Amino acid sequence: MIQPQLRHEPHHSRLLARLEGAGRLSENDRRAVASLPMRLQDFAANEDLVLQGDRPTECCVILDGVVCRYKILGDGRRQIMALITPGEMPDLQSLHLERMDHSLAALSRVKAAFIPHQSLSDLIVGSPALGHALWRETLVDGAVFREWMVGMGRRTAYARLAHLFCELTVKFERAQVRRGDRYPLPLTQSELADALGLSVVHVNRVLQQLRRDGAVQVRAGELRILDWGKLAEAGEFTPDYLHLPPR
Amino acid sequence: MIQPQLRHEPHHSRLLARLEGAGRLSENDRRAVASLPMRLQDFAANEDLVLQGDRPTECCVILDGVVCRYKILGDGRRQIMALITPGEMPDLQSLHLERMDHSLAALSRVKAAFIPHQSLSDLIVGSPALGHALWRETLVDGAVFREWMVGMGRRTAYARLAHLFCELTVKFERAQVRRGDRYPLPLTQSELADALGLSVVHVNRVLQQLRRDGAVQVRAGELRILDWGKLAEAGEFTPDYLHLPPR
DNA sequence: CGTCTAATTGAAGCATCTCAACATGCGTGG
DNA sequence: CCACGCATGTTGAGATGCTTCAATTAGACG
Repeated sequence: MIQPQLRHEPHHSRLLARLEGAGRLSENDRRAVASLPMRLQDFAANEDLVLQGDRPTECCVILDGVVCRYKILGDGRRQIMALITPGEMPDLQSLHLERMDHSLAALSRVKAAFIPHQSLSDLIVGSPALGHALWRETLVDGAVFREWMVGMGRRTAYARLAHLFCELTVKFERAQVRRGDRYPLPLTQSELADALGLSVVHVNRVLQQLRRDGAVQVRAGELRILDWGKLAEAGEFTPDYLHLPPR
Repeated sequence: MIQPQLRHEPHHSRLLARLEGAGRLSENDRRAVASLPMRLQDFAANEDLVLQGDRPTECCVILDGVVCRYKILGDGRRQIMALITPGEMPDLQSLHLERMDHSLAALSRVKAAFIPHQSLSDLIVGSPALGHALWRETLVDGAVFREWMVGMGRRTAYARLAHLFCELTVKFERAQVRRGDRYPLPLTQSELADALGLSVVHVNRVLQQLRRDGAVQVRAGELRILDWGKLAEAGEFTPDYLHLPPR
């Protein structure tokens, strides 16, 4: 299994590692991914990568940083619908859905690689295994949406927050993003509120509760899990919906 | 455009009509769909089509009736995450996601056609256009999840109910399900509550408000839209997220 | 050191929930 | 055809989770 991957650009291997989670790829498949044309672009925090209404001709891979998927309501309020970690392709759907029905924004500094739709289409037609892997990525996105719906419809603020921290931890682990025993948490309380369908004030109070209960330590853009068991139980977290690779 | 479609079974043409919404199909594509093996099965109201944890080897097309997608929480409460109308394939995702992370249940009497995974995979490998159409279906599902998230996170009960009725109307129109100026509404108030993340009692009261406002008439399994404009405005409904075929 | 954003606190209000009772309609068996 | 049973719908009353508004504090940064 030792591949001479050094010839791959690091951004190609980010994507490759992700896609290999979905099933075995042939040497041809790997070569095809490694030779995908990628346009690199950096974004500052709060900058939009893609806007609602756009008709993208490329899809992006997040290489570094955290991105959110969001919609703005008529009165200006916002709902964040997903948090996206390195390795993910948040607008892969634009390959088959002409027009964006929501926007993508950087929550931290973000490094992204853009791949032309045409190249991806060619890839998919040429390799059922890669078609499967990419399609699967969009399906896992859907599974996460469903889990968030359950949270917003039926869970208390406390449980939702706990659940989100569990999910983030798992995603960061998968993306191999960690600083010692801490994870980056590039979200203000206001952004957490938008992601959970709550008000800032309430997020603040519930966060304090979680701290008091010794479950997490949240400060200055960092998240530290103190009691995973407590968190997972409070949030009724089970990772099945993330459809993780067996590893 | 007049095709000799009479040779198709009616259930095949249900699926075909749906897939043609995503883009032009060749005569070969149509033939391939029409010759898909389908196992017909009927379900009574409240019967499950697929259960969380299952590892399906077939996907179903809903031919008649309404189905819901749901999860059960630890304490027995339920969250309904989607309502599915004829022509849709609610477990198409099982083609790429081994294990069901939620269940599907019939809300009314339901007629469904089951297609083996293998046949669908062959179809996709053989025709990029059909691959596109099917993938697209799963992406639209995702778009609807996102819209529901916005509702549960940021909209009042009144708006959510209005929005749901708008969505249902559009989906029924697309599936050509209508009785005069009424639509079937095979949902109890308790099921509406589970779909909107509310309590039964509150749904009951808000429903009365919608009636008093002359927006809808809801009774005995029937929905009648009295004031579409009022409904759409109350629910901030814009159908873009449904990614309807142009026409 | 002033400025700006993010975090925190208090207090009051309201949307929604829970509990509990009662009404209505409907299918079924006698 | 009636009587019963059960699911569904409706109502009232009280509790609460969460929101809004408004003010204050704490950090980060040039």
